[in-house]
Amino acid sequence: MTVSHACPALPAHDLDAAIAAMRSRGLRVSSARRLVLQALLHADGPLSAERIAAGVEGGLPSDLGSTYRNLETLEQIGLVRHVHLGHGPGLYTLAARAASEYLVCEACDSVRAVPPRALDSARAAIREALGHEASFSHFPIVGLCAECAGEGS
Amino acid sequence: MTVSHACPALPAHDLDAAIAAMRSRGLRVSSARRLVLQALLHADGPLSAERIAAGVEGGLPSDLGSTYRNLETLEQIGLVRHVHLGHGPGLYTLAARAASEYLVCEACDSVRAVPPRALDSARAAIREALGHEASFSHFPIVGLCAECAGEGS
DNA sequence: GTACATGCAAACGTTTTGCAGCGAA
DNA sequence: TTCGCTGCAAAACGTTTGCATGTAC
Repeated sequence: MTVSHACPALPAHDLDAAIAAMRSRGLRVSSARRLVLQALLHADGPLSAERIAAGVEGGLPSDLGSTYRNLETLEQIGLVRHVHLGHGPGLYTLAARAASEYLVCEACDSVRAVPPRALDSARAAIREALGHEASFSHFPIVGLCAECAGEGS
Repeated sequence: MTVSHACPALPAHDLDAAIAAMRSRGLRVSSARRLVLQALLHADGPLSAERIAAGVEGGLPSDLGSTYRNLETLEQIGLVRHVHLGHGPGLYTLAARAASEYLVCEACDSVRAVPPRALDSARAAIREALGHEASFSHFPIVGLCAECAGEGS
């Protein structure tokens, strides 16, 4: 398996920055690609390819196959990432999104997005114990959320 | 999503114990189920349903659909668990397996199985920082293995 | 004998791919 | 004008399901 961030990240916080990043890599700026970026910019959480292909309100839908191809392309240049929060479809976000690591509760199915810094102490513990440099950006941390863990004890 | 260990675990270290556990739950002991258990007992790592259905050497193969049904049944009674180490098929192990949490390297694709205790300090760090009680048994911890992390710095 | 489990086959949801034509540069 | 990208369609992949038959109890 290969996980996001193949290239040095090209984070982009708005459409213009993202388009500039694409051009700098020699990629064409098509309307389908603009649609992908706009859907991700407007989203308040990770989106499936199907939702992205359906388009943001008012925008025309685009082909699902092309959407997958574009998401992969944008992931390769570091603009986009995808996560697997469960057994459903992969979910895509802009790589520049601040809260980009996820906690999933196996009791109540809640999903909590946290900024990477929140997990720095866990990363340090794993590094010390096993030498492994952990990133929680592709799979979530599954377990019991604060509420459900509290009830259990 | 629902993660393994739905019932209090019924760990089993050998075929007889597993069969006893099945009977105690009112499940029938068919040859297809024996095959699943034997494949998992002989395996030195997690196996895909396809590999399990193919049978251990010498054993007859069994139906893939039934194998999935049996794996689910055995997972429900706590005898089996499954993990997703990457984008491929789910991989199954006996729940009683000692090293049952996984570290995956995104650089060299290596997989390292560790005993749950090895991640206790990480669990503690996550509990303190976020109140979340983490279990790393369904998804691996992705990142850079000790070797690849060393090279990078 | 009676559930329950099996094998087979079809369908499912997600993702990938081949290809002819379109459109950004 | 060119080559990269698109839409469409088909297929691949892992997994689930329906149903008639077989078998553990």
